Order: sequence, then structure tokens, then C-alpha cells
Amino acid sequence: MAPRRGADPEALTFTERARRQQIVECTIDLISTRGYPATSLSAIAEAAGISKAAVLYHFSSKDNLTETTLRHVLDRFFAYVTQRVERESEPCAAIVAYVRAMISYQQANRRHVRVITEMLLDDKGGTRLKTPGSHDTHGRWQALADLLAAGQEAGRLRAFDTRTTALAIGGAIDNVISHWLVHPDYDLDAAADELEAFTLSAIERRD
Amino acid sequence: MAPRRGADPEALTFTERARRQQIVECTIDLISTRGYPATSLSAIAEAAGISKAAVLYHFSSKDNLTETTLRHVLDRFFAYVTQRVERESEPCAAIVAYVRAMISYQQANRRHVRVITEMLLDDKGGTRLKTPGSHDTHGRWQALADLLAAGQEAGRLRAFDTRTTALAIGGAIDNVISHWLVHPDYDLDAAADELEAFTLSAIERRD
DNA sequence: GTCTATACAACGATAGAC
DNA sequence: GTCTATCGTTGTATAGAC
Repeated sequence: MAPRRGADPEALTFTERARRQQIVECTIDLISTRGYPATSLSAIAEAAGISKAAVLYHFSSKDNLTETTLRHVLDRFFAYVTQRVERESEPCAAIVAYVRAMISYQQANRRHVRVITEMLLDDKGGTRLKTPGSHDTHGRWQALADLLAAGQEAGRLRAFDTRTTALAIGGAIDNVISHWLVHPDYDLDAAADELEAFTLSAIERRD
Repeated sequence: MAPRRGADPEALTFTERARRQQIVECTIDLISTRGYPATSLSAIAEAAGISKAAVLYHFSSKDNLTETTLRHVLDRFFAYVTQRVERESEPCAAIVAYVRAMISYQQANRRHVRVITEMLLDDKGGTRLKTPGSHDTHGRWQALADLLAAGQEAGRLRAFDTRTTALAIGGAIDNVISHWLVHPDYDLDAAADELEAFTLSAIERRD
């Protein structure tokens, strides 16, 4: 039977799913330590203990593999943040939970963050990523924009453009994380407090 | 004599400086249209009408060429912003001028911005750029952090960590620009107004 | 001093044997 | 399902023409 190279996990055999999982794990390791350009198919194959062509059997191309890896990482990331946000009923508390979850997850998963910055931030121009997933069909910050809109409707927040403000808050988070990646001694907990205050004073109504 | 591949423009002959300039211009064109990975030395050489080896005569390696190109673009960018900021004497006005200059320059120079996002944002992990220039020795947002510190000393701004806040504002700008690059119909002028208000209400003292 | 020509290892990708 | 063999292309290095 022809190999299935799609992303549908239900349609794969047990061994194939295990192999794919193993290869993706090796890819995360290599990209997060050596960076994307230095991560060749040969290196991935060697790390997985198989041949270069065997990797390309399971994933039709290097792009296919790296995009699968990216989606694998992003799925966990967004699941974590969504779960933390949905605990809160108050709009303002939900926004704070969003900011803190974005930071705390990345703080606890440096390895994954490296993969994201190497691949997704990389792709802001839209030249690299060929198959945009469900995360970016509405934009990476649509979820945050929705939270902001909900806060405005509840009368808790000022009047501003939710899309631009979501981009601003999201970019602020991204940049703080990026700086922390390059400077590990940077106090990320203190930065999270600052960022929360920064965000709230920018969006809350002044009475 | 051995070819000069350094960045010192004074030590180059007229023809060499012209060739280097031409090659850099072709590199900007190709990277901004096709993206970095799709920009090969052969493509650059063909665009410049010379051989691949001739390119490598003027620039010792592809990395050398792309870093020179990036620096070429960044120099103009930062010169523009610095000039706009230094016109203002009031700390708050200087910060506003900074934000607006960052946006207006990038709005007027899409081609250059593409090169920056393809190369510099790319490099947040620090795995790619080998020779950090004067711009990033103190961090990309040090200039903004200094402006914020000056505003605090003048009593105009609240008490906050200038480094984290500079990262937040800078990231906000970056993200808005990135979104505009992908969605050209996004109203960047309106976004600049929003971003200015967002920034001011986050840093100004509440009396 | 400026360049063309050529050779090289490593890359991503394909075809076909087992 | 995994392999070997091979392809075209990439970045790089060297030799030598003018």
C-alpha cells in the first residue's frame, strides 16, 4: 500500500505512527539545539537510526516534516493556553491568564520555543510556511483579539481596535520571550509581572 | 594584491565599491521577493550579470554577503529613526517620534523590511548571525530603553522596568508591521495611531 | 586587480531493488 | 517498509586567464 504522508493520525498504522513520532522528536531535538538550517535530513536520519530515504518515506519532503513538527509543538502550546484561559469567567482575568499562560508555557518548554522561533517567527513574511494550519487561518492573535472584544462588550475595557491591540500585546510577549532565550539570566518572572501591568494599564478604562 | 572583503569602505577601489554596491542591491531584490532560502549565489550572480565565483571574489562567503546586505539596510533604518528622535527635546515627544518613525520608515520601505524580517527576526535564537554589529551589541531596543529612562528621570513616566517595557513596545511595533506585510490592506496609519495611544497609556503617569 | 572555469562535498529528492 | 544508487543544485575552494 502506498504510504500515507498526510497529517491524519487516524489513518496510520501503529508502526508508522510510532516511526513518525520518533522522527518528529528527533527533529525537535536537532532544531532546538543546532537551529533549522543546520538540521539536515541526514542528521535527522542518523539521530533516528535510519537512512535519509527512510525519513523521506514517512514525510514526503523536508518541508512536510518540519511543518508537521511545528504543528505538533504548536498544538500543545495552544492547548495549554486555551485551557488556562477558559478557567476564567471575568474578561480581564481571562486576558491576564492568557498573557501569563503564554509566558509560563514557554518558560517551561524552552526546547519547543526554539523550534517555534526557528520556524514560525521565521515565517512572518509568509515565504516559508506552505500549508497554514488552523492556528493561523484567522491569524495567530485572533484568540486574544476575541478576548479583548469580550472585555469591551462587558464594559471593562476602553475603546480601541482589538486587532491592532492584540498584535501589540502578542508582539510584546514574543519579544520578551525572544530576549529571554538569548539572555537566560533575564528575570522572566519579573518580566511577566511587568508585562501584565503594562497590558492592563494600556487597555483598562480610566475612571 | 589580495581582494579586500572587509566592510571598510575607505579601503576599496572605485570599481570594487561599485560592484559591491550592485551585488548588495541585487541581493536585496532577491531576498525581498523570493525570501532568503530561495536566494542562491547563482541567482544573485545571474541577476548581477557575473559569475558565481565573481560574487565570492567580492564577498568571501554567502554569509558575508547577506550580513553586509543586512547591515546596509539597518544602517539606513536606524539613521532615519535616530534623526527623527533627536529633533524632539521633550521625553514623551521623543518616544512618540520613535514609535512613529519606526512605523513610517518601514511603511515607506517594504523591500528593506522584507530583508530585515527574513534575516534578523530569523536570528532571534542567535544561531545564524555570526558577526553582531553595533546595533545589537546593546540589544536592538536599547535606544528605546534609554528614551524611557530619560522620561522617567524627567518625571513624565511611571516607574517600570525600562528594559522589559522597551521590549514590549518594540515587539508591538514589530508585530504590527509583520501583520501589515502579510495583509497589505491592513490600515497601517490607523494602526500607528492606535499604537501611539496604546504606548502612552501604558507608560504615562496617571494623575 | 578582476574575473571565468572547474572541481568538490553536502544537500534535498527520486527511482527502483529487496 | 527500508534500503542503495543516483540526480540536480547548493555553497565553497582553487587555478589561472587577462
